[in-house]
Amino acid sequence: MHDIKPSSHAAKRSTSGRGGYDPELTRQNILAIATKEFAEKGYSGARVDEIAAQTNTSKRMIYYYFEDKEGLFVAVLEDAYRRIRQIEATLDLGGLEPEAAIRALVGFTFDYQNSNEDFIRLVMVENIHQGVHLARSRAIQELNVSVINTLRGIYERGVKDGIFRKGIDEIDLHMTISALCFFNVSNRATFSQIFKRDMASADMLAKRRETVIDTVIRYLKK
Amino acid sequence: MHDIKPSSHAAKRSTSGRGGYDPELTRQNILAIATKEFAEKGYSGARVDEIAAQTNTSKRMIYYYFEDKEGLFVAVLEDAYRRIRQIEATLDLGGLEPEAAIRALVGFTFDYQNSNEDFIRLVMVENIHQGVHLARSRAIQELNVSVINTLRGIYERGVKDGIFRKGIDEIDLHMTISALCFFNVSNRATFSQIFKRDMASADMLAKRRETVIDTVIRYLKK
Amino acid sequence: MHDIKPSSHAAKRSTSGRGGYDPELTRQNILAIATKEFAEKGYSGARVDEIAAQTNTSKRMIYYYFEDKEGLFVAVLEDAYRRIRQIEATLDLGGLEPEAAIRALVGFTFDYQNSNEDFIRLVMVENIHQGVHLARSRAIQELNVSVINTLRGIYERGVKDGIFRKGIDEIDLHMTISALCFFNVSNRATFSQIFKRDMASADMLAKRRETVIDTVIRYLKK
Amino acid sequence: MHDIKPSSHAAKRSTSGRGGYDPELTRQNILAIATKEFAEKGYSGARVDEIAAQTNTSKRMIYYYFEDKEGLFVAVLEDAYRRIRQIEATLDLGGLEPEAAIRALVGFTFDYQNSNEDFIRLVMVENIHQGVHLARSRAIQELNVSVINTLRGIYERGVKDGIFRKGIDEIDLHMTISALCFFNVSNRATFSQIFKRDMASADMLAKRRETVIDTVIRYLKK
DNA sequence: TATGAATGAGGTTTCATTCAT
DNA sequence: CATGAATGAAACCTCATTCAT
Repeated sequence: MHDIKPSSHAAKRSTSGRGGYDPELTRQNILAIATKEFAEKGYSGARVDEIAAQTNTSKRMIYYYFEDKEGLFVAVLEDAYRRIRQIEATLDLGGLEPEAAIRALVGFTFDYQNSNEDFIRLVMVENIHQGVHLARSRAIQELNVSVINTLRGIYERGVKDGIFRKGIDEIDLHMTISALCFFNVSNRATFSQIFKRDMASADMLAKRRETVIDTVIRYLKK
Repeated sequence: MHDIKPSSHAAKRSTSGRGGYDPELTRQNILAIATKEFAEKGYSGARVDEIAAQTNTSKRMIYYYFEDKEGLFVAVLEDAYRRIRQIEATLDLGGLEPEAAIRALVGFTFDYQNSNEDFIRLVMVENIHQGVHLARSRAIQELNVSVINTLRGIYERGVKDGIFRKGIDEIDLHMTISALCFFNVSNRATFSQIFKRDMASADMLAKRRETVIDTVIRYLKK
Repeated sequence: MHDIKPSSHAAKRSTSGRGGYDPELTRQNILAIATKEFAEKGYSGARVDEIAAQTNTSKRMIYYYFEDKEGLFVAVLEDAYRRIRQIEATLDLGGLEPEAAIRALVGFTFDYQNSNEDFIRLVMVENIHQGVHLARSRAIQELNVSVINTLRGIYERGVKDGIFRKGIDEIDLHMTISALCFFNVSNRATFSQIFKRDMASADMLAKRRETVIDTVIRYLKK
Repeated sequence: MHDIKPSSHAAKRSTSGRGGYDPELTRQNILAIATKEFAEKGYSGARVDEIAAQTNTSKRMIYYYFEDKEGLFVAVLEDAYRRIRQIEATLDLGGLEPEAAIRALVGFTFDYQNSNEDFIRLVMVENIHQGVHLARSRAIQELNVSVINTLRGIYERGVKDGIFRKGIDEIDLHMTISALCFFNVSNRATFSQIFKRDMASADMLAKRRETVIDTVIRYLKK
């Protein structure tokens, strides 16, 4: 699971022994820094100069590899989506009972999103920009959203077992799960302030995690 | 309910006798345009020049009334929060049975958020900026979040009536409602693209509205 | 005739007595410098920074008045064409015999082009760019090319008087005149080098002027 | 006559035995592409990167063969001048009567310039740059301008035959011919737009060709 | 109160050129 | 000979903000 941190590759050296060029390394290094900056400051707020300054390379290389700021942002988005899709694809909940499987799946989603704030924030940023970069990215359009299949498999087993209600749409269900997990990270700043409650504390997180799982289960069960 | 559109007052002249300028009108006009711009392009993406150009007045006035871009954004946020708090405060669900009251409350929340995309987007923008402007605004800090009291009233009646479970925290409940309603608007762009499903269509909205209400009710009931 | 030098306005102060703002003055000042730079170095070779540096104002103002480098170039072109068209329009050759009138017109054209190298060079630059800026300029498209009417008037008188041949097209004639006058300035650098003859010397200019006039007259006469 | 197109050799392999690289071929390939780019966009407007991209080889080779951008441009100019001088040298008009010879020579010049727009444009570009590259090129300085001798020969025959006037300078005559032919290509873009007449149409070209020849003949004849 | 003009700092991007392999 | 990666300087342009009237 060490693959999911954006900076994971940047630290390693490639196979070429010496300290010379390594395009992939350079690319990854830029991407890692850019991910952080775009997530922190939004698309317009992020500065190519600042990204470059934190990089092992120069501003010029950003344009060499990514064409322009927008190209860089698209690459960052692609990278972030690719990572989560990869992880989702490796989730194996086949051995669990339907209810336990849903609990595991929702719990995992909650945890992943909670510990990958950058990803959540990039998605927010992209939504602020009406999804134009996503639309432009062929790579993202082609990513298979395997979690829907996983969800369908579990749900159907649950229905057959007689513990889940019939007639629920998987995408709708996925949306409920996403909404509950996403909001906890995305709206942390405003919600915490307005309700004077630190939503990022371990205590609150644990409680909220239970509520989310519970909410989904109650929605599914007869 | 036409009061909630930010631009509602901007076109009319105020009651001030002289044919001259009306400061409050000017302020409202600027706010209305700025709301649209910040909601559409984010804080950094919005341009003071563009806001001024769409205004009935000049750029100088923006600085005169709001000090700087940040001051303008804070005012926009305050205005947006004030509007929703005002509306929430007028909600009178006392005459309804607890379940019906929750259904009405959730339905209202869903509808309000759905038809006030600008508000949702401003909240997203503020979260991208870690809530710093909210923190700076005394006005927002002092706004009473009456919906929590409303919610508590209904919930307690429901518990007393024996139809709702005990032990549920109102803020946690409010968060569930918010999350489910908010996501539908905030993540529309990316979700629609990834799942090839137009989340803004009347059909989808009606279905989703039902799911959201249903989810909350099932979470509450014994 | 002091109006034709691009810098002629820049030196004077406008009517507003004090040293304050004068947009038209600023515009003219920028245009004058830009004319010189574009004429000297071509479109791509000219530097906005260098133009700004020679100006009484700043680079920012160039963008304020002319939008971008291209807008500045279009304005420069428009200005240059407007000047020559204005002068052509004031030419009054009605009192002269047809042959004398043609001699005066060609002589004037030769002299004007020779002493307005900037204009010639701007036209060269625009031709290198396939005339795209000209095409974009509504102002230039609408300039009336009065010289054609002047030419027609003289030519028709000459035909009636029996000294000019019939069947000559005025635009074709104008083209001959232009070509002969233009080349002398436009190709001075390469021609002088290749033929080891200084085409800008007073002696050469006088001789060439005679040749050009003579060539046109011989072409026209029976 | 297919030799005059700059790209004619570029596609073929040279005679050098091995299957490997052919320096002369590479050079020619680069020159052909560079000619097109410089002619199309001017010196500053042309991009070394774009030239390299269209080449069969890489950017490094441009620097290897031509030192820098300026060296490349000088080589392009030299190549273009060498081609036209070569062709002029092969013109054999000895068998023709003086007037016919002049007609042939002017017609040829008109046609050559018309179908070698790249050459015309390179000369324009060089003139915009005040001929500095030409001055730097020893090769061009040493090229013999045989057309002057050709012209002198014909002219003197014409004078002896009593059909041409005395006292005409060959270089001046050459300049008239050049001006009339050159302008038709060099100023096509602006002239066509201003006079709403397509100077590149077959019809216009034919008429203009006649005018040019006629103009020169009338200038020469008694 | 209102406005068009002005500004400096800094933003994104491009360019000719060179390096490492 | 050949190439993809790298670079620093400088190009064009934009932004929030202030000034002069």
